[in-house]
Amino acid sequence: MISQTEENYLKALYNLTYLKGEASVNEISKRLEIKMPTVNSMMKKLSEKGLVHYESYKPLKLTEEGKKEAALIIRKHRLTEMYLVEKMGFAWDEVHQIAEQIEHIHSPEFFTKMDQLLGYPTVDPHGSPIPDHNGVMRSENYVFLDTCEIGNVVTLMAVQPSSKELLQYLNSKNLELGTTLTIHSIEPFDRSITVSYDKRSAEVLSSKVTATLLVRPIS
Amino acid sequence: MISQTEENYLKALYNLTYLKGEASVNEISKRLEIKMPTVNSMMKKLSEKGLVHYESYKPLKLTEEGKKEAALIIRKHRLTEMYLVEKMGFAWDEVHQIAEQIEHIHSPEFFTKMDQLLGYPTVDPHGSPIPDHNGVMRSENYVFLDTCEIGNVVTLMAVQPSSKELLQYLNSKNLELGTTLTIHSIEPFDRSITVSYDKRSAEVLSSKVTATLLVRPIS
DNA sequence: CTAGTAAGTTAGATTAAACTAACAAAATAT
DNA sequence: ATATTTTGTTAGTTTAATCTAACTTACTAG
Repeated sequence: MISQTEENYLKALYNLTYLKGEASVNEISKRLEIKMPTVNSMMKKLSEKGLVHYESYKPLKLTEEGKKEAALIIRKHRLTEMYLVEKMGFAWDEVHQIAEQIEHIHSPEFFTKMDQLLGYPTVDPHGSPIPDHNGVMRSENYVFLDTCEIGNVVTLMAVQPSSKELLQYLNSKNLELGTTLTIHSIEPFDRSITVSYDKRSAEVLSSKVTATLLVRPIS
Repeated sequence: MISQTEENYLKALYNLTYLKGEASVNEISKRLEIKMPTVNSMMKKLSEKGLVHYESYKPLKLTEEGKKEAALIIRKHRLTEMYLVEKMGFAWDEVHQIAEQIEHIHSPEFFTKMDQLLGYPTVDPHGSPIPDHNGVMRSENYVFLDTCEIGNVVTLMAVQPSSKELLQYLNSKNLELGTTLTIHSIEPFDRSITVSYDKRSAEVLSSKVTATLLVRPIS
């Protein structure tokens, strides 16, 4: 049995690791606003339960089982958001807090019914994909940046696979998750692309980089 | 702030005291399947919070504030049951467990929306009244037995006001909450009535008694 | 009316989830 | 390359909610 508290840690870890495959105690601590020692001991506990790979002073990772559990919680969250918007008439920005609570309800039937009434949606009201009932995220709507075309406007959603070096590179360019990019040109020779975002009007990204950036097309 | 656990105790106490105005530690212990010492200390805690009247070795009562809080939880429970049946297509017997969980959601908007979508219902799918947003139970559907007519079939729902003597009397007659009565005759002189229930075919109840018995008419 | 049973209480232990203080390791910056 | 800062860990405390064991009060049946 996974407690509500444990579920929140798994979800935080899932979201933090979605980008780079691993996360730190400190990141979880900040995200959940819980002090580091508490996070530390919870990670050991989740490791005992086989949900997290924990080794002293090393980055945290979810096990396959942990990933599945986390994805199923996120599934419940996103289905709920979708239901609140589509069936109850809430605005997209009112639903998060409610879904944070309903995601912990234990009732397969309840969520199956929601899914059914919604016609088996694959994305939530914010465009995020909804994992299926096995915890598999069908991210059909995310594409690698190197498959986009001139004029496309896209939002950076994830980096996969990632490396420390790549993330440092992205940091140095002020490119972070959620940044919206406009594609201005694509160089046929090496497939490098020129994009603008925030206050930057002409950054060039090599194909080595664009092949790792998962984006959601806006137009 | 009232915790989920405290809410469960309040609700149990509300339901137990609905009949006779007070309840015992033992009754709550049995209903919640929690040992008596735990119940005892929780009652002291709720007393500190001004929600329960607690005195050693005396029966427990809810304060006015405690009653209101409890009624608001029951409101959330019953609205949820109604919503699950009416809007999501669940059967009346599948909704209790889900509502037990959703009743603890903190979101006035969520329940207001449900209420609105349901058209401001006053009873749940099992016929129990839904308290209003101030925690007031409009028990329009419960009537005192002395206002019923010959031929009516009714279910005993509550006793108000009650006394130890009255409850002992009811016990001696095997009359308990949930018992279904058929009214056979009413004596015009003293307004005593003759009823049948279970295996008893002609019990006479005085007007002093019938004026305290709240029943729900079935026919 | 008293003996026995049922109900209520007190005291102390346990577990989960949080905290602070203090120390250790790793990363960073001069 | 070393000093400083950031991150991670350990140890021990706290609070909420549960338990068992032991004792006390109240109720009940002869």
